Amino acid sequence: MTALDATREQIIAAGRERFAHYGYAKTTMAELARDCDMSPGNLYRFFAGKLEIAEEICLRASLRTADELAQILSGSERSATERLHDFLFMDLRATFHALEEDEKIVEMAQIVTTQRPEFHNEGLLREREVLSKILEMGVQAGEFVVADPDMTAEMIQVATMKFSYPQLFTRLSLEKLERELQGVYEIISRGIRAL
Amino acid sequence: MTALDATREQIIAAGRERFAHYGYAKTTMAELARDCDMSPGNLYRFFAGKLEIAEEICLRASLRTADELAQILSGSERSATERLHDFLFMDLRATFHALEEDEKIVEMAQIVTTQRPEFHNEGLLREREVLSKILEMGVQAGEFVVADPDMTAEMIQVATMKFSYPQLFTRLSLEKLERELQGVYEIISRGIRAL
DNA sequence: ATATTGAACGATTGGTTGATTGTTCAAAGT
DNA sequence: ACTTTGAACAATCAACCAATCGTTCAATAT
Repeated sequence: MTALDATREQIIAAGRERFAHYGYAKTTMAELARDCDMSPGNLYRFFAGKLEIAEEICLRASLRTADELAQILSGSERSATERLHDFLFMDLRATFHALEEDEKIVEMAQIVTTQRPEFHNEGLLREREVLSKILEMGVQAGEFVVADPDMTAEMIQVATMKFSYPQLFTRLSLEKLERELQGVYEIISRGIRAL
Repeated sequence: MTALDATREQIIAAGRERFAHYGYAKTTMAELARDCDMSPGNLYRFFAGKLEIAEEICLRASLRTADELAQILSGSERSATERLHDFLFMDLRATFHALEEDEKIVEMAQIVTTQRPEFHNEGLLREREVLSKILEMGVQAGEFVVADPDMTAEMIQVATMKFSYPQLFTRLSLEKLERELQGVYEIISRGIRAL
């Protein structure tokens, strides 16, 4: 079993490298197989297909950023308002830098989300759970007035949608985006603040 | 001069019909010329090209919705908060219905905005001027606390971006969209309300 | 038995050719 | 002179074919 997992890891590593370097479309299963010293057919013992390899890579990236965002919850010295600010800006910077360092990653993400629409929703849900908890913290601390934290978290995601879709902010600099996010954050922040 | 304008109107009318019916790509300049009882070459005395015809059609539609939105400003019995609500929902319904009744219109709009990116920005600017005035009304009436209405209007447009790009809400029903917009509106509304 | 291969198959892509279309402009019409 | 035309030109599109690629599976190796 653990040997099987190790091979999966090897395939994922090869996929990450090639997808990032040459793009999803340009890398062939034969190349991935050669990287792993096996035949193309054998890859299918470890993954259902090419898309599933990309999906696994994207899933791990999504889990990693969700983990990073979840760290915002730890500690007790910072206010929920600060945490909300951190959450929104960390999210923007994460997607922006992913876009900047490897444009090929965006291609892969785009293919996965078009072929498996539920994938992106699951990622949003993972982030929303953190956001919900931030809101709940704020309610408990008397900072926020939010009747339904889960729903409000969803609304905040809708309102900050521009900063989550790389397709929407190509051409815009990080500075401009951060200025816009700051403006939106201030409205949201006041909008849920306890009086 | 007025004869020239009349011919322009005729071409625009023909363009509207064909673009809506068969789509921008599928209608040829030769067809538009035939509709107007002239030769293809003669169209170029009235418009610089095919794209400019579509641009003029889109511009007029944009001006019309801006006018409709501007009507929200008239009268004096309604609060600025209500006007803001109307503004956001009128905008959503306008774009949603345009999408629903003629999917070909979206194709045309998409081509115009990709070929002339500044076009869409100008449309946003026109709407933002109305939004700014609503905010100013609210400030004067003591309903809103907004330091820079123009900037806040821009931020509100960013926060409600999801409801302006048809590409983003295909698959979503008007009911679902209105529920989301209501949630975002409530946050924004509280976010700019005077205490 | 289980793991792996690599040839075979259908789907997709890349590239090329011919036709169509947007645009121009010299000639004809008014 | 000012309009209008329609043939000519270049750019784009559609249809086709060959090649490539993702995937499967009977055969082979371990």
